[in-house]
Amino acid sequence: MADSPRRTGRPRSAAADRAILDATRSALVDLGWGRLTMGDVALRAGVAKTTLYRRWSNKSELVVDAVAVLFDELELPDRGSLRADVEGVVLSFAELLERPETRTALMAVVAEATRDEALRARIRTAIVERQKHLVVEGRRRAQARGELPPDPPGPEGAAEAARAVDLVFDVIAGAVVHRCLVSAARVTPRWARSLTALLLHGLAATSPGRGPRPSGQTAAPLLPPRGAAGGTGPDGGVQKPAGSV
Amino acid sequence: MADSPRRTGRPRSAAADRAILDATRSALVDLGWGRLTMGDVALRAGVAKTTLYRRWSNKSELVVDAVAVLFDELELPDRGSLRADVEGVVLSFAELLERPETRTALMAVVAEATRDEALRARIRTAIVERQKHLVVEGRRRAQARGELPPDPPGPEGAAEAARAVDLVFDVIAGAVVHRCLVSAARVTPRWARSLTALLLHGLAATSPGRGPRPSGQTAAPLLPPRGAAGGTGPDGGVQKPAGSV
DNA sequence: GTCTTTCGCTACGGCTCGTAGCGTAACTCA
DNA sequence: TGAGTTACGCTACGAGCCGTAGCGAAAGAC
Repeated sequence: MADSPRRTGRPRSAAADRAILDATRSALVDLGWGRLTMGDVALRAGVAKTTLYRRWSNKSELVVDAVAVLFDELELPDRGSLRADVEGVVLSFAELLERPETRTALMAVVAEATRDEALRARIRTAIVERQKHLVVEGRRRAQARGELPPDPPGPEGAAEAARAVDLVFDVIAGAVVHRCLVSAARVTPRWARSLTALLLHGLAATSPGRGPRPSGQTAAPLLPPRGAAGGTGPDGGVQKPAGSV
Repeated sequence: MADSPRRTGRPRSAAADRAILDATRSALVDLGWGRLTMGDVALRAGVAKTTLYRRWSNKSELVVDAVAVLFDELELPDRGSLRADVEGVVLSFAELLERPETRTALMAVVAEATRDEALRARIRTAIVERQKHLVVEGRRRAQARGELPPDPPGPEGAAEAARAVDLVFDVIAGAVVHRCLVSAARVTPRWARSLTALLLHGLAATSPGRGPRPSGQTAAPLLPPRGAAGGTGPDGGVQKPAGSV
């Protein structure tokens, strides 16, 4: 883990590292998390069990490292529009989650992490933060194209932009993960289109039937007055102040 | 599980059932999924280990049953507007996920289910489908208020509506779950407001700083073109018609 | 060549799983 | 009331995995 420069003695076998990580992914596919044993991984990797424990102190950490690299294949080529970029990344993320080792491992590790702060931190840095650049990049491009408003100036503007990135990341990744792993349904191109439409245009776009449009009132002004947190919503509705919850 | 009416012999103790499920939730909080053992649950419940195995054949099924009821407390009181309804359900779902037994159990069970079709089905019926009525209800109300367009007529319209419900459910639940359990961040009222704004108005609303609005183009009219489903939208934006859902 | 570290191998105590067998408790039906 | 049936608590067991220790050998650094 720590790349402490070992000066003397027999160096650790890089081949063993690779073999172990490969074996871990393979065992994950065949056995799932619950039935995956360290002994079996060692056997598959052609390595002694003790060698595993010399590198990773437990199953969780081994699996995090084995899986994290899988997410690195996610990319965000410029597809020309925000819409296309979102749709593309949704589809490639879903494709990644279709693969047995990814879905099994991701959920298992996240589950284990609910009780393990160190593991949670490892996931955050090894996977979440590492992939967040996709949102940053897509957002930057959209702003350059004029599809999204520029960030407000000043430090508070930057903080707000960071929050927006976090939000969008959670929404997109969360929707795909939930669809794949909880609802246990496939991410089809049609679904990706729907999700993208929802993200771009809001809920009103999700049932876009050619049905007649009521009147203008649903098309509330796009931007809620942010300043007034507890103010009366601009929705034209009867609701209590949104901040009351 | 099956309520096969047992006619004769000593009946199963309902008190034991309750004690076991309570003990399961309690053990989940203290130990997490990985360290939870059947023996420990039996001990906490004041019950013999064999009694557990007479009712549930393995840990996963026990935990699903122990946790499913927790989600039933989710409700959707009419808060007067779509905005308030969404925000309310996001916050109460998040509150539910803050509780250790819920978060631990949900993820663990979902993780286990990635390798177990039967368990996946159990989760779908015991949790997902059971809670989807929240979306159906909120949507129906919003349509009645004129905040969302009505469903298109005919069977195809119904299918489209069902897809919309599934999508919204995955997006909302997914975002909250991802935020809580993967990103390991708290769901604050502010975050709930931002998510709601995104859902209602689309991405352009996520960085709504009071900064100057460029021109009209980002604040595209909320509602996609009336009549023409596939027509070129008057959105003034760059995107293709939203009606392709 | 010597020193240091890793390697594969074997063995071990400790823990959990899931099952079996026993005698007893609780309830139904005649 | 008594016989039959089922659930109960308890104990014990084989099997499997975990994580560690100790060994001699291999592989580089100096």
